[in-house]
Amino acid sequence: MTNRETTTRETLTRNQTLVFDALAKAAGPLSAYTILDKLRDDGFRAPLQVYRALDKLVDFGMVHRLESLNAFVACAHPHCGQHGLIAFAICEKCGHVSEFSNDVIEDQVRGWAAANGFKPSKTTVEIRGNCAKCLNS
Amino acid sequence: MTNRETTTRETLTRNQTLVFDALAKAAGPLSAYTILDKLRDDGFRAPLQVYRALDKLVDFGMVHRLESLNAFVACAHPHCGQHGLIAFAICEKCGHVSEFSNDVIEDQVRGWAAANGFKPSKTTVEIRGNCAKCLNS
DNA sequence: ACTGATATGTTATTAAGTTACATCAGTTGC
DNA sequence: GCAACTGATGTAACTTAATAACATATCAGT
Repeated sequence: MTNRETTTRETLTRNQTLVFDALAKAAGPLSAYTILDKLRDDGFRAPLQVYRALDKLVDFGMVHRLESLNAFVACAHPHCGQHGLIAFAICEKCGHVSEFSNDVIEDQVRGWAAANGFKPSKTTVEIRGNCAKCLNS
Repeated sequence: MTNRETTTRETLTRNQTLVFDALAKAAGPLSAYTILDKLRDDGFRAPLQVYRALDKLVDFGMVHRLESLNAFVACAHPHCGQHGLIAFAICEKCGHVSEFSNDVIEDQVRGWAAANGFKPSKTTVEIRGNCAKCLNS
């Protein structure tokens, strides 16, 4: 239903590693340009270096793209294998992103698709709002 | 759960009408810049004219923004009053967008939010894939 | 060493969205 | 009528996001 791993991941290239590490150690999602800035010292000069690495990482399922933010996060799941549809809850105050998967939503999407002859390739579910921590402060 | 109408709509301004009509008569979603081009003859010169109108129209619930496309569509529902969460199925071949609402998904989102102390303000559900028509051709 | 596939580097360009500032039109209060 | 306020508009400049085009490098397999 959601994105499948189309490429076999063996080893990350240098650039992919740098981009992934930048995302992994960040508190929240980063835009491609923010990543670029963080990696200037590692020799990154142009957006394309970041976008190319991101494309692969998303393909591998190690990174998710947040459509409503034009930004990217490292996948929260340690070994990031197969999971179904993933939903994101994005705090508009602190920027924190919670990732969860939900089979019921996935079934509903599949159901609508089946009923309408639609063949889904990727499903985006993003909830914008305020997280518990920010609401209590 | 999803976006609420925060502004009371009475009459559309000239620019809002122009932008809405452009969207309403389009077959699929349009980007802000595409709208701008269509409205050059009506005196539009700058992106901001489009964005300002779009902001209001989205506020009124007459237009939806497709996050995964950076584009906008006129709402499919005639009187576009209250509906709950709206999902979009977007054909990547022909660009056609189907809009549907789904209470089960809305409940799931609400449920997760309640369990996690998250207060949602807007929920995005976008399914990318291929529509029935395109699959049979 | 030669070939093909993948990864990289670099420049320039297109697309998307915002900031800042000036103006204009309608309304409300006096 | 006129000041004061509010919302809509126009315009230029700018930032941010993403891609196109082209050159080069790296490496596996033969």
